[in-house]
Amino acid sequence: MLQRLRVKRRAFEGAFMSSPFRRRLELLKFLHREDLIFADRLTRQYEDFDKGRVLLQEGGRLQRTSFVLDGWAIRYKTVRDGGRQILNFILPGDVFGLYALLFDRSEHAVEAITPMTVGSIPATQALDTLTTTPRLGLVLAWMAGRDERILDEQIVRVGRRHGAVRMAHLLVELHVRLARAGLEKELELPLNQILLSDALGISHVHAHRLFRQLESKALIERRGQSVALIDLQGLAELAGFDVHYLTFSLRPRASGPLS
Amino acid sequence: MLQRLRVKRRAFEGAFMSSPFRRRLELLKFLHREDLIFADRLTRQYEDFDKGRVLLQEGGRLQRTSFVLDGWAIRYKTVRDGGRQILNFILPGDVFGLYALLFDRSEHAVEAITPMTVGSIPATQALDTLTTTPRLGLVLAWMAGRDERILDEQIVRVGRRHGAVRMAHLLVELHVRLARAGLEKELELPLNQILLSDALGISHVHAHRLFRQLESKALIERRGQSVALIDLQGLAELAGFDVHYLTFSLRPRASGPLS
DNA sequence: CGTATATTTGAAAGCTGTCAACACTTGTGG
DNA sequence: CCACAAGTGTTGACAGCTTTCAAATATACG
Repeated sequence: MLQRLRVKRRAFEGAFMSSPFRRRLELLKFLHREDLIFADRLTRQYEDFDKGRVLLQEGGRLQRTSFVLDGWAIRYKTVRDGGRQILNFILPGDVFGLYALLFDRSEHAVEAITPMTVGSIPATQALDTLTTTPRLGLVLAWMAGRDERILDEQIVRVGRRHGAVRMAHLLVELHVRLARAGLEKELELPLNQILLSDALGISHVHAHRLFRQLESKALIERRGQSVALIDLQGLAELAGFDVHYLTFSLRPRASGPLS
Repeated sequence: MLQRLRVKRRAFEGAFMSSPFRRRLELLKFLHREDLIFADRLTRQYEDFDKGRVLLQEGGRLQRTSFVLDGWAIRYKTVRDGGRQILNFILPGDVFGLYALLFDRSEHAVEAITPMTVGSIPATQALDTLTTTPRLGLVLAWMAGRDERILDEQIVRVGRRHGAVRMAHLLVELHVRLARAGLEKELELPLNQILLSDALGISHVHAHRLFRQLESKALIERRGQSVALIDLQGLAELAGFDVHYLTFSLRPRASGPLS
């Protein structure tokens, strides 16, 4: 799998315009040409990270805002007894460290769970960006709002959904988010059972049992260290998935005063 | 209790300067005099709501940004089988509907759980506010970031904390948040067992049992439809509460470019 | 004062966690 | 290329936390 990611990465270098981040920006439509050029400049200088690399530590200084060009990361907090709770997954096209603008230190950690390519800018420069290219600032704000909706749904998932439904719901969400970044063909998610258990708030033994349930219904399949989504429709039905919270819904008038 | 709230409310009218919202703003320190005057103007026109009133419906139009002068509300989502998951509590001094600037519709509902007094402005006007009084805009962004941290902690609470610890952790958080709004003397929280169960992702029967556990350790006490915090220190220890995620930590340099 | 809502209890069922041991895979170094 | 170590996956048994069900009591609200 590592090899496959490398190939993808090279593709971006050749045709940068189609990176997941750029793709996400374009989907929002109301950005002007100069905004996109500016955004490209921000992400032109990127850095590679190995799988397992901790990009940000709990309590660590928060100095940069980052844009994921390729690869997955997790945002998590650890608890007293040693376990950890994954708060959210960071996917290609996502931004993290947005609040570096405002907060001095991070309350959560970020760790790469695949090889990653990420671009970043210093927090101070990000602040300038917001004032000089307000449309782009609006996009960042939109992404922050979207993140909050995803967190809301994670609370519902962990608080009110049980068993296989809880797992299925997460898998569908991740697929929809990938699709939004132009990766709709990506049906193999780099998730092992430990990651799933940390994200769903269950033990790894139980994660294995739920995993088996979905597998026995021919909804998913295990492939090495990742999960293949076999029957998306079936997963979505089982999970009672309502895509609405992930749907593009930028307020029509919002672009008015700024464009 | 309703009566007590009425009295408090009158006090605000007489000495508006000390409303929880104003208090919160002052704590952030770097606002200038004109910012505070502007903020007061925003909240000068307020509206009262009865307990149980739904201020915002799931899927409803999102048109205003609101400032809570007094009273409590819950932000929640309902799930297929009829239950609901409380995502967060909205306390005196809090803002909600911030993303009305960006999103057309709400994915969550907001309901008053005590009589409330809230001021609000149209989303379009809020956008103007951000551009004309950038320091105030920064404060709103800071509040959004703080909300996200609270959501993160709610995920950890529901996902990785169990039994009485889970309940104690929420109670301590709410008290700390009230204290930040200048209500440190408020040791009686308007929470019944159903609200607690909806917030903690457990059944109301089990909420009752946990409740009893805390009560038997002389940590809390039941008073009518509310919970009295008897031993804050004990609750915090039991919960392993780390106040850090709620602590004021505005980046020192952030005010630079804008002041 | 009567109805609706909330609290309280006990019992039974079931989901989920823990423990412990073993198999398998992956990564590392010789 | 092999050997070893570390991490991950797999299983079964068992305990225990939580839910569900049902019914009685208490409290709140109009």
